[in-house]
Amino acid sequence: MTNSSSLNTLNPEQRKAAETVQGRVLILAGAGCGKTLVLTMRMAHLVHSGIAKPEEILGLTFTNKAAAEMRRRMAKLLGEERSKKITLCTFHSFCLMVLRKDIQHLGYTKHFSLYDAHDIHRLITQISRTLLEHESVMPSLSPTINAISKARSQGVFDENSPVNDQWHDQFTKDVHKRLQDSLRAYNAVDFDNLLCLTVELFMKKPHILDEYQNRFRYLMIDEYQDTNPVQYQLAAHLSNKHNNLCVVGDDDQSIYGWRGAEVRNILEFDKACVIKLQQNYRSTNTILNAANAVIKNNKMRRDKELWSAIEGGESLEVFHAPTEIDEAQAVADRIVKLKESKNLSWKDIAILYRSNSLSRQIEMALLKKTWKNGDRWIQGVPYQIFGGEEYYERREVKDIMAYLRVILNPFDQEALLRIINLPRRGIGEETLDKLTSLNRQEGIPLWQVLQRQILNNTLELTDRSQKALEQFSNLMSEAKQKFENGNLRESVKWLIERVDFKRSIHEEVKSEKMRAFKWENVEEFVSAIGDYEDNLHKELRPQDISLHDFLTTTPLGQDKPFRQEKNIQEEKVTLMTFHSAKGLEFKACFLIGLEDHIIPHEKSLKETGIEEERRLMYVAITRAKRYLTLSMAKQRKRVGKDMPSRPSRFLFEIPKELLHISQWNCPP
DNA sequence: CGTCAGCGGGTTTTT
DNA sequence: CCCGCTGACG
Repeated sequence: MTNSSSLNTLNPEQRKAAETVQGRVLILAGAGCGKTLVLTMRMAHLVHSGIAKPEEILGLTFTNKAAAEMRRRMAKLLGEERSKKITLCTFHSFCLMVLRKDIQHLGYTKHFSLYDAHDIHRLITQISRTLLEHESVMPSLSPTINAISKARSQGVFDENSPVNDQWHDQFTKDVHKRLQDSLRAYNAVDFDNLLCLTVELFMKKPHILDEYQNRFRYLMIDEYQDTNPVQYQLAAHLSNKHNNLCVVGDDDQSIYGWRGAEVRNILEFDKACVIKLQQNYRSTNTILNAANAVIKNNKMRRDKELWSAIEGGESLEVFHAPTEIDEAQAVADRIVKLKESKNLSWKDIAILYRSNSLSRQIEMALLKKTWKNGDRWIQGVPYQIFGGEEYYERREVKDIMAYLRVILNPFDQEALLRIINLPRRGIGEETLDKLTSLNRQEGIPLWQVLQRQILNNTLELTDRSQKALEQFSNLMSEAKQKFENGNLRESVKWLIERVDFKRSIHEEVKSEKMRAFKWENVEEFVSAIGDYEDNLHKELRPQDISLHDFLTTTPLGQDKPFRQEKNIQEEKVTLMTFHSAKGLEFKACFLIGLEDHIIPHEKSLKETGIEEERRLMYVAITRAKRYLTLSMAKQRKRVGKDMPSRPSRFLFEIPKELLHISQWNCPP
């Protein structure tokens, strides 16, 4: 055992948390208190002491990043070999693993498609259109989409669900019902159902649950404050036998209520033992005092107070600019000054904001900023924005994946509709309408309607349309053959050529530059799927399984065939939302746009309430290690119009003596 | 069947 | 202001 892996390096609370391994344990870990350290040490301790074998430990996280970080640290503590045997993954990939093995008990086949939020959105739009066929106007769908996504995270997965009586209106209920029916008919599973179906499987097939219960005698869950009711059920099922469940989290950092997380899960965790970690190793006391002062205004929380051995620290810098443009400029100025005077590098600095739209002005200011490096003048502060579109979500990538989805699972109607006329091959709206009406009325899968139509032209289509359908069908069977016999990389290459994918990009995108970019993405896709294939053990993975693996793991992002690592190692200033900053830390943070209606966000106030907004503010403050600057503007463009803005009410909760209020345009 | 203008709507987002 | 979708036209 090396020095750093010894329990002696932990503080008494941390040590207790790592050593208490039996029964139900709740670890309340404040921001920056060494939560991940404790979790990994606890696992290492389980193994070292011989209490558990690595393969008997299951660690569930919310993000791939967290899982990867734990994995990395586990390898250090236990060595590659043993750490690999611990199951460390996200809830979603865990469920994917379970379903991949046993989904046939639920009426799906192993070739099921995985739908992401985009697919679901499209599907809901379609369903609503059908449902409202005779209405003259379509209502806005966002309330429906929101309500449905929330309900599903509560575990409403069929009509018999216990929580099925909380729908606001009949329409939403109907849409939801059809959504579930469609998914089933398409042999498709989405992110929410991944979890729901696993619970369903465990309830219907106790012997399968038994298998997992016997295998995973020790269960640990990270960021427990973010669990939704379905995840709660999952945890309950899995830990039911041995009852060794350790959950780690911080009620003060629960900021995902709007997508179904229940703070109550952590507040009411029924436990044998509670351990609080309150010593923070990240920030100065000044910063922590500000954070403590803000969060203590929340009623719904467990009492906690962070403290740090890092004494003193500089006051929080506050300034109030006339407009959002001035604010952005002032931030750029201060960033350069701060970097100079404190000898920081760009990557030590982050600019955080409540909503993405606030990044625009900042970007412009950073681009414009000129600064001096030694005796040279340099234009522009290097920066990096997080939260853009994921690679696999880009249209062209999803289009190719849609082809693969249909090849593997022709019932995947969502994907089929996506590609049936892409690139344009003369299967237009009218033809499609006729096909889908049969599909809707008789409930016959679109794929079958298509095949029948080709055989005996029941719909009496024109020759031209009929030809187009035939050609499409031939194309798909040719492709199927190819994929069954050839290797993945070659088959995909062939497919792109054969369907003339270049043309579809040409049709969809106007600018030459954008086209080049999209085509690059396509080429990257080919190489990514090739790499993926090379890394598989072919003997163990027949062709159709590896294609399925690829299509399901890619949206879940765990095996990162192409996702560029979201690392902050580059020499750039980081720009991101408060939400995506959770879990990260920076020497210097700039929180911008601290105005009422932005934080607390007025819409959010109505939906999730002020306490969640306050927690968000708390998360933002606790990202800073040494220097924290708070800013706002007196006037800000809102939906194109200049509007007056007031400082956030949360600012007034920070004791004055911690603040240094400065002139907006004259940095210290 | 395909294109383009005009209209409505705009918090956070990982999996 | 900026985006995406709808629906009217060529």
